[in-house]
Amino acid sequence: MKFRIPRGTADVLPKESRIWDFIEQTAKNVFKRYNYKEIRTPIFEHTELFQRGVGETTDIVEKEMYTFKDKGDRSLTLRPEGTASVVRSFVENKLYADPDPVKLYYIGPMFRYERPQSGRMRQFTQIGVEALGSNDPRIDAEVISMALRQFEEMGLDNLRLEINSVGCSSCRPVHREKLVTYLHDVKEQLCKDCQSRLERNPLRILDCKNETCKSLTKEAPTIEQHLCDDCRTHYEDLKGHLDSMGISYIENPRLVRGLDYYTQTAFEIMAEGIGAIGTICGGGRYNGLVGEIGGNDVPGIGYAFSIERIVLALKAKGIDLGLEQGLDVYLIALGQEAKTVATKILDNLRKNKLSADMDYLDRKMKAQMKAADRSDAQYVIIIGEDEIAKQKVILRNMETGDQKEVSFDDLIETISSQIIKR
RNA sequence: GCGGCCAUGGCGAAGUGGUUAACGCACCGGAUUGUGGCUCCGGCAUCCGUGGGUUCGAUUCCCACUGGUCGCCCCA
Repeated sequence: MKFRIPRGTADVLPKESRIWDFIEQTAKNVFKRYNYKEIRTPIFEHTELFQRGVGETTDIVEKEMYTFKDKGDRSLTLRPEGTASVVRSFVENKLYADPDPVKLYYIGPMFRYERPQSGRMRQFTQIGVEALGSNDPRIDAEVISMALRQFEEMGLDNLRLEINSVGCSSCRPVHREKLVTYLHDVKEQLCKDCQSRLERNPLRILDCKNETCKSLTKEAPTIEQHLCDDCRTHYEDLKGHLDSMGISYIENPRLVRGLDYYTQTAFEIMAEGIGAIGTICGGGRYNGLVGEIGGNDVPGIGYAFSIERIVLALKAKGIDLGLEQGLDVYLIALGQEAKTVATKILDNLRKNKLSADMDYLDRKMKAQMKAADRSDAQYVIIIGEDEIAKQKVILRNMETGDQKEVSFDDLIETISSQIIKR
């Protein structure tokens, strides 16, 4: 055993890939109903895109990016998230010329250099959406409801939706400054992490789990108190739309998203079974990002969830996707001549839309029967010397054990009419 | 970047400072000639993550490294 998988990555083996496919298909099905279209962007981008888009002071940019130089001395980075790339593409391809809003989704791997743990990998797969061009709170509500609908249809319940408004470029700085001033006096009592947060991302201090920090921030200025009229109205409208759709949510005034580009609406969806993490989906509005990346002042909102975490949540629920679908036919050939004939028959079965396989290991009949049984085939076709002489095969129903002779010419029609499609 | 726990065959899992490292599952072969699922029999780790050290002797003791896992930070 010489080679091992790199740290923080995982192979999705056939058994598991069924669940992945189920998740992807379910998500795509919902996207279609909501009129979101797929976009595929490169897995790497110019490093500067993420520095600008995600934010210089975020953990992602400061210490988690897979950055490398190519042979042309360009600094490139494996994408750590999807939004910056989509916005880049939106601007570069002038998608703003399309009727607003532009509604996009993507599915693909993301990369962050972190210590792996349950629900956190260095390469992980995100399914995400971006709706660009509208600042209407109704689209915030649409996006949130779409996420919940996807998880519901995947079989997840007991989900917890938390929402908040983090303000905009006019009201957030005011709050931020008051908060920093307030906390500066008690800086020495804050935990080590929060002391550094005070400089980098003071809003996060409000979300600290440390008991001392919690009590110190109890009376601290909240974002909610400082929202400007626009942001307040936007937030109230969003809640109204969620209410009218019957979506229950928890207002969490301390909910802060880690990436710099978020404005106004922020939300998270939590589920059981994701280790210590809990969050399966995070999202929010980013009205300044398109401008930051070189486009016009286009508002946007989006979210992303990771397939890995959905798989964990599904497993925690004991989701059963049912048995793997078995083969229609397994072919057993005995002897050289029969094998040649069987190869042709096998091809013909497949050509006629039947799933079929045969032995390639020169195994004896008993072993081939065993293989047929394991493949959960509905029928077995047996061809040996006798059958070739008669230009017939034996067709055996594996469920009942009944078997009969069928001529080569009638084989496809006979099987096709008897197969139970499943 | 920091901390806890762990590291035996394809998988799960016993075990001991000293000749042949349990067992279960899976897999392969057999139980008379070309027929599965049950049963029975047989096979399947010259080796116990890697490298050092202690020792007459280590898979069992110590150290380092690597990896896994869980948690912190942060996040999907």
